[in-house]
Amino acid sequence: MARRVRRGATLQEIAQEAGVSVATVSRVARGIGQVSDDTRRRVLAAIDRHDFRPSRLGRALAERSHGALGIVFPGLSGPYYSEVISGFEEEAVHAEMAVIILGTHLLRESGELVRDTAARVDGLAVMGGVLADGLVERLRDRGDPIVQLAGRPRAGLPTVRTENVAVFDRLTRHLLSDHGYERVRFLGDPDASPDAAYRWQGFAQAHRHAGAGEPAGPVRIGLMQSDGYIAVSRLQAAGPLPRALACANDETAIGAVLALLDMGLRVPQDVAVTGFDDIPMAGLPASGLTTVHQPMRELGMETARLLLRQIENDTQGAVDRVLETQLVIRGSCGCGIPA
Amino acid sequence: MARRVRRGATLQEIAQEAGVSVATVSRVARGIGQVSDDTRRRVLAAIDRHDFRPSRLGRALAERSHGALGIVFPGLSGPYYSEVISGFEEEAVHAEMAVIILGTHLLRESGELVRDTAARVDGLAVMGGVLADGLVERLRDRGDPIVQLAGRPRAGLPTVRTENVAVFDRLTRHLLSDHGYERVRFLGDPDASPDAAYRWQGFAQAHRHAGAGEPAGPVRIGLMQSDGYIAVSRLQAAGPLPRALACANDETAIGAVLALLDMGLRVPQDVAVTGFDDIPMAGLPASGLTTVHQPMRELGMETARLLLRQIENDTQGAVDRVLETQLVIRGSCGCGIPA
DNA sequence: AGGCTGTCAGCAAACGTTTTCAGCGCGAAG
DNA sequence: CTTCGCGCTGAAAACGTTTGCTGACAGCCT
Repeated sequence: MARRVRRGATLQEIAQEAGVSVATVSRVARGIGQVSDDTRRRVLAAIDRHDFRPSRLGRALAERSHGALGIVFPGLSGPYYSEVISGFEEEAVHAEMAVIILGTHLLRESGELVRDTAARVDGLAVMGGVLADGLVERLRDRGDPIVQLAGRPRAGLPTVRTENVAVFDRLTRHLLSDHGYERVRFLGDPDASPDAAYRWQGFAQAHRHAGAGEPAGPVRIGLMQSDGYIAVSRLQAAGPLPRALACANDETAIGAVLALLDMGLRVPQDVAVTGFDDIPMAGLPASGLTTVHQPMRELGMETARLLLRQIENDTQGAVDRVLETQLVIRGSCGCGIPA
Repeated sequence: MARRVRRGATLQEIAQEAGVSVATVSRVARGIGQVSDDTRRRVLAAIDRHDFRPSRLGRALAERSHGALGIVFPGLSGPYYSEVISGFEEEAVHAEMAVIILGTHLLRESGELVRDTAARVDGLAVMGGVLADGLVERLRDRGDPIVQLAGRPRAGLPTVRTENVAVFDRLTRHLLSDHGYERVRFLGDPDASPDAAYRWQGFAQAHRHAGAGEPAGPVRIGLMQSDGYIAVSRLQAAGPLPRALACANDETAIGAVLALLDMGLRVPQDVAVTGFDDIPMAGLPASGLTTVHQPMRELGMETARLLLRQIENDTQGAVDRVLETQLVIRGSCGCGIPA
């Protein structure tokens, strides 16, 4: 069992020392209610003589509130999570709430961890597709405020996400129609996350719209830079490379670019590559990564806002907030290269 | 003010329903103490009829323990933080403790945030160099268990870190002496973190030992991939490139490699590049990144263990635990290339 | 039968706050 | 001189647990 927490001064002690009641000290400490100047001075003196801070434990119990928001992610590596969390945090501290981050690391035992986290926060944001079906519903039915982030909208579950299908359709058609590439391949796993699924959906849809027939199946890989690198190596070993690679995110795209350069190939002359997210690195490579800009920070902020609102006034209708994304054409798709 | 937390069943209600006292329910719920089988069955029935879970708020107050550990980082992007945190978390859940992560984002107002976090955990791990001087001391003097992670050891502050100076010395001498490179440049900011400072120190020390005179000053950049890319672009614009680049971490090294490839240069034939950390991506590029392996996960785990021990039995002598690192020679330094 | 031991369960005190309610003193209004 | 209202303060009841102590009761040994 854990050792007792820091034993600082208590309301009692300060009260005794200042010759007032605990109620008065509480009022002074929080700067609310009516207290005469004279008393306030005495109490204040006692307070900072002991460097007194009200115990969060006591306060939390009395207020029946943890003063914290939770956010559940599959992991936390990479610019995407980092940005989303940062936005979420910003809104949280703005509301004087702490943030508890839970990276499930895709573990099997994550159920218990999530339950545990839910028990220490006033509301929970959950990334779509990371939790076993039913778990989220069970928490919501228990009365816990919950918001889904970047997930497939479900009945009675407020959701915040970004537009994926249409923009990936446009991106793919740019490759197919504008550039006339014939063999375009999708790098990413539609089963790994709702976002990836939507992107794959847009990819397939574009093929049909462009009259390009059924696309080749997705190359199922993770979302790290190394996954992109490895995918390209394998693809090359297996036969002639596609003319273009539409990657599920920027990191894998950059990994792919690196692999291609390593093979002595040129991007986009030999193989075109596109990404998704528009991370800081995307603008840098000589070719400039063609990608989709999505408001990651805003995504986090809006999620936090929705959650806070839900905590505040219980009732919350079904919400499905879809943030806009934007196609960013740079050079890696082939634009700017004399045909 | 936050809405009241989920209103689940309470010990009282369960007790009443099962016809026993709250003490008995508490005992059954936690599986401790002596309870007859008959009573236990009745209580258990009532418990899961209501899906009862003891309130963390009440429990925390009674036990005077938050059941949580805190960890303070400058940010949380990148494989390094991700791995360290993951190790830290593993030890924490093993001890049935939750983890609260605070990314200061290098903000000015972080002082208040840290104080706030310290007030909701039983112990705090702080990354070296991210907090204003004095703040850590103030917290420790207040009685909060604290462990420093990857920092410059200080009196009375248990510290866990990895070996940097000697290994960076060896790495640099490999470049200087074994390969005979004359102009080697350090990419990283010694003032940004203790680790970077130690690496720079090893870099400078190697120059003296190798009789190579004073090294050129560090190219002060951040730790992201894009920083490495940009640094190389600038360096090239400013004049002839160095023969080798010793980067403060793998991400900047890979950014540098990408920039060099983009310019049509070859690694290591034209410019050699080395990194630090040995992230998954390091082994992939054709040249194979020469780097230093450091046990990031173990670093996090050991930090958590030390913190837990400090929470358990108050007294804790000065500890300065230094984990071993290992030079990893791959191709990007020039090895394996016929001279 | 009387004492002893051991099992089981409840009472009540803590834990450190917030917040409601009532009371007190005092000046102003009637 | 009452009465009212107002500003200030304190007592005490929550909030939901854990845990030390006490007592009832049963079985067993002398």
